Formats: sequence, C-alpha cells, structure tokens
Amino acid sequence: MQKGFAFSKLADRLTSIAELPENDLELLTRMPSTIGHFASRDHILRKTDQPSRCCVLLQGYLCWKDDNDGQITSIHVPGDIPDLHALIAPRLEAHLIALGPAVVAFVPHGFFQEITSLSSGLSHALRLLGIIDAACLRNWIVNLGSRDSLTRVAHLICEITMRLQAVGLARDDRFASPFTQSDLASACAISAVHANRIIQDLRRKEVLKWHSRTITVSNWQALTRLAGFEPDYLGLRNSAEFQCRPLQPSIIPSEPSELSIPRQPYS
Amino acid sequence: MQKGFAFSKLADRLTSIAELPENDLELLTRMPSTIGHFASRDHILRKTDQPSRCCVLLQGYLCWKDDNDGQITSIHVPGDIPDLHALIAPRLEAHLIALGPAVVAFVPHGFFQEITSLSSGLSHALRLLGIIDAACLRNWIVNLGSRDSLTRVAHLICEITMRLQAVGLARDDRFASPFTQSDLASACAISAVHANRIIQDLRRKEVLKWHSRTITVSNWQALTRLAGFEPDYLGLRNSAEFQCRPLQPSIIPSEPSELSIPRQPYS
DNA sequence: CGTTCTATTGACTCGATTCAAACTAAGTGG
DNA sequence: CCACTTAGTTTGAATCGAGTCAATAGAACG
Repeated sequence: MQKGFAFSKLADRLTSIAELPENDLELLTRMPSTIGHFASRDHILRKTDQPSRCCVLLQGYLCWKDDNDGQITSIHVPGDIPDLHALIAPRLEAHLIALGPAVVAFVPHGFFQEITSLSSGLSHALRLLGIIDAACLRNWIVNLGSRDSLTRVAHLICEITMRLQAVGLARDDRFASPFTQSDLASACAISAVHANRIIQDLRRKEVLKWHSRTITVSNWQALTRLAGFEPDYLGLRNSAEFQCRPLQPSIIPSEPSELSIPRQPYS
Repeated sequence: MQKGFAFSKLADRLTSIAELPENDLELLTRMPSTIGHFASRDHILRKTDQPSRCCVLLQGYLCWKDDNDGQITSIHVPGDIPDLHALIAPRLEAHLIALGPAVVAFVPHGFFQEITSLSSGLSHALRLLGIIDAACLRNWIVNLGSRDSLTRVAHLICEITMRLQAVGLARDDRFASPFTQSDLASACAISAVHANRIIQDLRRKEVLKWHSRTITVSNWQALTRLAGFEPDYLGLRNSAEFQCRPLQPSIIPSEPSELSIPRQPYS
C-alpha cells in the first residue's frame, strides 16, 4: 500500500461532499494512523468497546450490525469514518464488522479534535459527514418501511455503486461484492432465501450480474428506475456526473480495479 | 405561555443528556425566539425550504415525513430540535409536519453558532443531540427490519413515553396522543387497518389504553418486555429513574397535565 | 479430497395488505 | 341546537408477499 494512501482516501471522501482548500488537504496529510487488516466477519469494534481512535476505512466494506437480531443498520465504503460519532459519544450501540476483507486506518480522536479547531473548513466537512450518515439512515428507514424487497435490494446496490464512485472506485459500474447474500438479506431485512430469489430476478431483468464476488451493474438507468433511486440525500457535490453518465460504461472489458477489489494478503 | 418557556424546554432536553453548568444555562436564557402555533397536519418546513432558523419544539409532536411515500422517519417531542442538522447542511430531505396541534419556537441559526463558540459544554450537548437523533434512526431501522408489527408499535410507544418523561412530561405514564392511528401506521410501516388491530391487541393485553386522544400506559413493565425496549440508545443520563419506577404510577387520578396536552387556541 | 460455507430450489405457512363497508366522533353552518 | 359533512376507527373476507423448513447443488478452503 502506497505511502499516504490512508489520508488520500479520506481526502477523496471529504472533497466529494465539500470543497476544501489546499491548506486543509495539507492538514490531512499529517494524519497519524495505524493500519489494520481484517478478514471477513472480523469485529473491528465491539459494542462494549470505548474506542479512543476512529476507523477510516481504506479498502473493503464495514457494517454496523445490531447485537440482538443481526440487523445491519449501515454499510460503509472506503473513505468513510463509520465511528465518527464516537468522538462525541463514546458509547457504541452495535458491532462494527468487516463484510469481506478490509483495510482500516486507525486515527486517534485527538487528530480530529485538532484539525476541527485548526480549520473551519475541515470542521464543517466532518460534521457534514455525520449529517449525511444520518440522511442515509433516514433514507434506509424509508426503504425498509415503504418499498418491497426487490426495490430495497436494487436501492442498496444503487447506493453502494454511487458511494464507491464518489471516492473514485467502481468507475466502470463494477465492484467487489465480498459480502454474502445473507449479508445482503440482513441489510434489507429479508430472508436469505428471498434475497437469493431477488438477485435472480435482477439478473433475469438484465440490470446486473453478480458472479465470483463481483457485482456488475449492466443497466444503470434501469436499475435506478427500478429502485426509485434519487441520490440527493448522499450530498455529493458532483452527483450529476454519475447520473448522466453514458449507458454503456466502458468499451474496454477491464478487470475490476485494484482499488475496488482489495488484494487479499490475509487469505 | 409563561415567559422564558421556550428556553426552559430546550434546557430540560439538553440537561437530560448532558450536565450543564449554570453559565451555560444562563447563555440559553438569552435565546431569541419567535413563537409559532400550528394545527394538526400543518407543514412547519417543506422539503424545498432553506431555513435560516431552527425549530425548537415546545408543545405537541412533530415528524419528518418522506415526500414520496409518506413514511414517517422520526417523531419529535418537546425540547427537540428536529432540524438542528440544517445548521450545517441547509438541504432538507423531507417535510416537517405537526402531528396534532403544536407550538414551536423559531431560533435563528446564528444563536446556535454563537453559543457553540462561547461554550464548549453547549457545543458538546448540541452535538450529542444530533448523535442521539442518529442513534434513534438506527434503532428504528432495527425495529422496522427485525421486529413484527406488535413489537414495533409497542416500541414506539415506549420510546415516546420515555422521551416525554426525560423533559418532565408524561410523569404519570399518560400523554396526549393527538396523532391518528394512520400516523402511527406511517411511522411503523404498517397499514392503518393493521395498526388498529395492533392497538386493540395492546388494549386486550391490558398494557395500555388509548382513548380521547390520550394514551395511558397501564403496565410499563409488560409493555417494555413486549417491545424488547432497551433505552440505552436514548442517551439519557438518568434513565434508571424511569426504568425502575414503581409499577403503579400515581395514586391520584390526575388529569393529563397542561404541558402534555396543549391547550388549543387554534380550534 | 473431504469439509464447510454459500447459493439454489420447491412446498407449505403465515403475517400483513387490500378492499369494502359500517360505525363513531368531531366539526361546521344554518 | 340539530342536520350535515368529514375524518377517524372498527370489522370481515379475500389475497399476496415473504418467511420457514428442508433438501440439494456448487464453490471455496485447508
């Protein structure tokens, strides 16, 4: 992993939602971090932990999973800081778990407190990050509450795709899906059996392919229409760039990029 | 409405989640506000608004309601600031609507920015407010995702009861319920018909009464057990006080208090 | 090369929705 | 103060989406 990768993934994420001057990016480069590699299902944080560091996700996926009934309440992609709120409220409400192999940069709380006091721009961007997380939760409530299971799954895939693209991944509408259909089911609050049937349905409708731990969105327009996906809530500055992309993603049949499918030094 | 009521409701709420020194409370007394009275179903904020003031709820209930499918994503009780996030991100994702008659104090964004810079304690408390809101959303995702409809309704009533009590209302386990069964259904993502059957079931189980726009929790223990209610996520400093209350709330058959059932100057 | 995890399929069951109708309470205006 | 209107609640019957159970097929892993 190249030097400075930890900070640059976070910088990608922050600039996707807020304009940051050079000064602020310069501040980010000083981010101290310890890199952690995790295998699928590993616990990054347990409900009982009282962390003094934040997790900046660099590769792979993490999720918050409810202790009691295994409901996944949010899924995180590279650049996210799933436990940013622990800066203010040290109590955790769920487990933070790796969905597939993941690389995490642990950054001391103190660093964020420092840059918050040094730069109003970064302070604003970090708060925005928290607010957008909440907006995602609200959107997910609408999904679970008001949409049928086909729509839910389609919507989740839309969201993940766009969030990956916001940090420079999945540019060709392909991305690693190391999570299982059961994981998907836990997120969408449906049974694993039903999740499987939904995915088959999406395949039959020719909007996506899901093979060998890779999802390929073959018809973005149809998928978003099916999902009723309106990405405003993601708060992306340049979301139009993705929405209005050409139908055929790329002519060159590229391999899934290095960044979307993490090399697996742990397997 | 007595002078200073606006600030004191917010003070009640903030002290329910954080310890605040006298200085900070003194700062709150200077809160400038414009009082607004709303009838049931009134829109306090529309999705398209770009407010420059926050809403501090003084009496009644507000909810965020999704534009497209009417899903209620959160319910707010007196002391709450439903649109606190608009301080950072001016874009709204839903409508803010009155569930029953409501009284709101509009407070300029500038005031919160000011007290945030003046007092680290208030800054912390306000951020905590936002984080607890998010924790409620997460909890609600678990509810919609993993629990059956009886449990959902029971859980919502538990949550509202405890949040009211945190700001000094519903002390006797009774509170105004000006919302309709359809509102409840929109929150719990069930049909209105089914909501009605659930409520009848809860009545039959003798855990609550719902008559003449008032809900009476007649068996708190049974209701929380039924709901699997674990109120940690509400972040209340003194939640044990409520959890361990005696089974029989109060001997004196009191009228619902003035504060829980707003007088209705608009009818 | 067997073990284990994941994906797939079919049959049955059940919770919840929908539709429709009746009933009740709460305004509104003559 | 009563007739009329409207909003909300209650009930029953038919239907459907999704869950559960159970068994098999396939992929990944040590």
